[in-house]
Amino acid sequence: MPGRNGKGPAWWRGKFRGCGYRLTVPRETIIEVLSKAAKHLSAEEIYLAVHKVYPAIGLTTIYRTLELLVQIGLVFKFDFGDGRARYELAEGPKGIRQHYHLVCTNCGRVIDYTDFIDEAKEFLSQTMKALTEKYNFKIANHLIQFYGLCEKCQK
Amino acid sequence: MPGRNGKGPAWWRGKFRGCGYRLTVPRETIIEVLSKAAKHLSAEEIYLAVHKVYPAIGLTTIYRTLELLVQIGLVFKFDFGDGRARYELAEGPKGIRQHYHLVCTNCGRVIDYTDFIDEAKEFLSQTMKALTEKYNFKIANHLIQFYGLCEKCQK
DNA sequence: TTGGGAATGAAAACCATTACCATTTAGGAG
DNA sequence: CTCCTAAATGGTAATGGTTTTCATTCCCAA
Repeated sequence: MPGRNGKGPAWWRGKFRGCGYRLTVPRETIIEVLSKAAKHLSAEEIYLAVHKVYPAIGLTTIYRTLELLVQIGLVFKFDFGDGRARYELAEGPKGIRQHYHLVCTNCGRVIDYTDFIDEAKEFLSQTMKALTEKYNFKIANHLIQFYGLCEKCQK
Repeated sequence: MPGRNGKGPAWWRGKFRGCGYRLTVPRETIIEVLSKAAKHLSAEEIYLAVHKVYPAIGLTTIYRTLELLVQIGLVFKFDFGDGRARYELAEGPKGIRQHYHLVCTNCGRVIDYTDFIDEAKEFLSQTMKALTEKYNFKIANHLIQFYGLCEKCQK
């Protein structure tokens, strides 16, 4: 099961070489951090995590690498409206990660839900097919967010 | 048909008074601009539009008012990842506006689609009901975005 | 091993948004 | 209608996440 431990020939290396990008310690470490993170991290959180392993890292490199990873399609970039972007691996061991969120418009809390996805699948596949045809738009990913008040903020 | 012209007793005034907020020229003008805009505008675009009618307007007031309108639920705030937020009236003459987008990850173009919404309705109502129950989350609005490459950027 | 372009990191620049504060204004009380 | 007071405004300065600049370092193909 390649890519599960830190040493094996990671599944994403081919993507780098294929695009002509170099494999460097900062880049590997950033992907390592992202793959171990359960949730969407901010640039600063990634910086701090990488810094523990590779103290020479610069914040600039974090941003540059993330931009590159987003470009390649390895990473997904979110914006929940709190002024800082969040990043998450687009792919995981179980395939494409899903991005379904409940966003509290009062406190900013974000709940990732993974339920009710089967119901979404059919609707999504139909809609994507139709949109692709009508707008000639090549869909690579999608995002569904519900906004409202979380349990605490309803009081 | 109240609220269609600039003088009639606009449909949103009650919302202001009810919350204890004052009716001012800047606020009225900002809502006016938003209601005439077909699409999501950035703060600066709103500023420029208001400035034509009310040159004394300050950018600070634009931001403050938009924040208020978002709070009240009159306006919806988007973030497409280009570093500036976009704003759009949450309600329109035809009721709640829908927020379904195709976002090009290459050029940043945003396509609003209004097709295939009926198919979404059933799925959404079911999912919202289930999410509301499971997470005790009071859903007020939702957003569906598909990311990919637009027609031009596929070449 | 070596050459050269890609990648890096520190510091400065950038820019949308927010905070500060003195002034003006809406709108209810009298 | 006039006063009064808290709310609202707007110019300016500050904030803070992100990007640019540029000299230095590093990957890697030959």
